[in-house]
Amino acid sequence: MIAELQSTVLLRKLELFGELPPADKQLLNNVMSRGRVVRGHTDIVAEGESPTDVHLITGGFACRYKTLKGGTRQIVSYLVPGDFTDLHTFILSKMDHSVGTLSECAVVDIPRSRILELIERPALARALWWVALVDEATSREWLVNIGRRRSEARIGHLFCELHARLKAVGLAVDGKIRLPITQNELADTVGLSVVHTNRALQSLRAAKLITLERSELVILDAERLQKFSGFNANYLHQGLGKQDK
Amino acid sequence: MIAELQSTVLLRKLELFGELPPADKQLLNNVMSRGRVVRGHTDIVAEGESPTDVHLITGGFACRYKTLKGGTRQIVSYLVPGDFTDLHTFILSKMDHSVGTLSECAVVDIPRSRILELIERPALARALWWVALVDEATSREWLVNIGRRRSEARIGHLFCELHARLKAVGLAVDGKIRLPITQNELADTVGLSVVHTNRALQSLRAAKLITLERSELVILDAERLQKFSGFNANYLHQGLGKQDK
DNA sequence: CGGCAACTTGACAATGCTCAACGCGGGTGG
DNA sequence: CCACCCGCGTTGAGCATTGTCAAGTTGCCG
Repeated sequence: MIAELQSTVLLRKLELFGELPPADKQLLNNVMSRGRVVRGHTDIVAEGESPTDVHLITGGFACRYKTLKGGTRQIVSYLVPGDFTDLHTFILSKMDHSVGTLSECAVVDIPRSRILELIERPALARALWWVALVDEATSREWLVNIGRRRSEARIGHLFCELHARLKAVGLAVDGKIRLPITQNELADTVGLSVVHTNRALQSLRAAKLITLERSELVILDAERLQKFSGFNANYLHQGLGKQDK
Repeated sequence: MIAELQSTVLLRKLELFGELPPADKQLLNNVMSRGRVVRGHTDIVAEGESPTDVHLITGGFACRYKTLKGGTRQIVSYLVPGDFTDLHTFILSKMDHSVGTLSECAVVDIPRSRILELIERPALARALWWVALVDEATSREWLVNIGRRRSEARIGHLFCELHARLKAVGLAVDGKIRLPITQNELADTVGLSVVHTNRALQSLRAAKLITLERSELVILDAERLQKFSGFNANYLHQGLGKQDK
């Protein structure tokens, strides 16, 4: 059910930034313990905790979220294979948000000490820094998305982003990705109600921009969807500095 | 017009995280060149550029923003005295957003090389890392704010945050801060139209929660405003690990 | 005094929310 | 094997929030 990509997916992601010396790749491999499987809709780290391990997602979908009184919640980022949940834990002792799974996930727990070993390698340190900065850039783009785009474009934009990110780690084939997410969760992501989310989705389907059934999202016309949603992949800073430099 | 706090304000901010060794403070001072003044509503760095210097705001208000086709824009963060504009420039060559002043600002330009000197000091490196993480946490909180709060609470929340941040660097006295921002800019911050922003402001005034005139914001009842807006300062991770640990 | 930018106001339209009900399908227990 | 239940998706109707347009008003500055 859950892909066993393990360290491959992380390596693949880090090398989006730049190639790593063989010794670093080796180290990366050593650091990866055996993974475990976490059921869907389960917290990996909860707000207020002070996690001791860093968690790496190697399969499935997870998210960062905050719950407000009244029970409403807002998902503030998605974690896909290759993403870390807790890199800030070195500096900020207490989590100011929760991390939970959306689908069933494969998770690797890495003790802080091992991360410190990684950071001692300059190339790895830079790569991990890059990861953190891309996360930040993504969250800025989400702000634009939620603040300034209407419902259909908002959802379309999210789909474009997820496709780009999954493609980067080899998890997308011709516009098709696994998206094991309920409409409720989607609504909490884009800041809309479930009902409205449902209608916006139908509108995207009617426009023949996407297909979404049984957790499989197909982007039927990438170029048109990107234009429609105002999507521009710059903020993901992928691509070896080519389009970036 | 613009306060001449210079390095004081940065030091003050960094020591929110933890005290610095005297040698580090000294180094911090050396790194600060003479500042310059930037007019209001002017870009400091534009999207697409690859800045060579890092810019530190020492007076006034600036912001990060993105413009979408159609001319609408979204402000994604505020920069107040003590904030850096460009720390990511070491890793991400091209800016994926612009940084511009809101009011007249005092800005200190710091060459990359000098920042590298700072980062070699462990205590400073950690403090700067903390700064980056708090920025990220803030942007997550903004996501919650824009995604899940109604207009009045949204604006109220922003006001609470700005007050907390300015107070931390000594720029707030009993609930009063300078807020040299037009309603248009405020609207672009909270993701609302100007007209609606105006009405929400009036509603906050009518509820005797705030006062805002001539760029002076007074929070009349901090506790009530915080409750009303769902504000909880945790995400700012201020306070020497005291309330944080 | 004139001009311009920021702020206000009113009226109306569009977007999005809530409530409530129903269908479908997979999983469970009888 | 069937009946039921429950989560998820879907629909309709009415209401609330927010946006747009257009026209003042205010206050500062030249």
